Amino acid sequence: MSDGSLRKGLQRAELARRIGCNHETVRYYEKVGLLPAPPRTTAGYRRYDANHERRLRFVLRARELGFCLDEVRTLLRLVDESDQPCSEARDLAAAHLAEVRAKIADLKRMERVLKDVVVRCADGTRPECPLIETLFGGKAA
Amino acid sequence: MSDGSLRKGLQRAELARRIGCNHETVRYYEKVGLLPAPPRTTAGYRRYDANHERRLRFVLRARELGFCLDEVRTLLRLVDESDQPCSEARDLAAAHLAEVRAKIADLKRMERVLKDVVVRCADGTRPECPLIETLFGGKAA
DNA sequence: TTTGAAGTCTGTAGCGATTACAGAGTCAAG
DNA sequence: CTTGACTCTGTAATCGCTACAGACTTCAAA
Repeated sequence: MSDGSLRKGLQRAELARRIGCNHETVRYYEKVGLLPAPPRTTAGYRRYDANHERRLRFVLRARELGFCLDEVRTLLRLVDESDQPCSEARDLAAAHLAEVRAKIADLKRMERVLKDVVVRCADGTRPECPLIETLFGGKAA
Repeated sequence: MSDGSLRKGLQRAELARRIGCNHETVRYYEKVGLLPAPPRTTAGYRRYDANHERRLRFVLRARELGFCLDEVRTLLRLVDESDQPCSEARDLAAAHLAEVRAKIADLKRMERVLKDVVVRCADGTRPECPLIETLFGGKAA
């Protein structure tokens, strides 16, 4: 540590540990434009400040809610550039909510069928297999 | 069409159309060992029979239930090689069912939060944005 | 002082499950 | 004979990371 004004910055792994994500992910987010490029020490090491940390947390929380990186980019743009972000943000969230619900519906269909075949397979000692027959023959939906 | 014994076979796109999947997917499944390599005409064109069709349907139904390709491979192996497939098949289905339920739980968490923020965003004309504030600050879970 | 561990840097390749494309060959109808 | 629709192969793109390789830096202990 030798660069005066950057003395207090966080290193990449340090930042990642604090926030609980992979340190490669931090670099990746910078590469794809989700995090601003941080200043570097004379040796070329990145030094992060509280603002980077805040932004990274934002991205990770958005990911936890299932937003894709492009949607996260849009949200960050709204934060940075719009003084009335809520309208667009709300639309984005509503659209995403619809997708999430569609996925849930898909998975519930799968769950229903799977639960049914597992029950019908019972202890697995039957000569024919309900799962395999379902996949070959039947109404899988 | 000139090869005697293969006269009645289906071409790739034909097979794909009948079953309702992309014709590239058929080739891909062959490459990764989910479909047996079909015989070829003298010009090197693939000719599929009813058995290929049956197998492809099996794979696609399994995919609809969310099984990954490796699980599908296992199921096909059970079909081909085991005379008591049901026990293993049942275990596979049960494990997959658990995964599906875990995904549903994940998505429901997302849904809950998203529904909440969309409601709180109301008509999107508020000065501060509940979604953005949630992502920056709050308990996103 | 040396040396070793643990960090950092870059660029690149891998995952899974497709999908798409380029460039060449084949085939049947008009 | 040409046109259009098919086929073939191999390879690259997608998404969101994750994991290397090979070189450099930093820091603390021996």
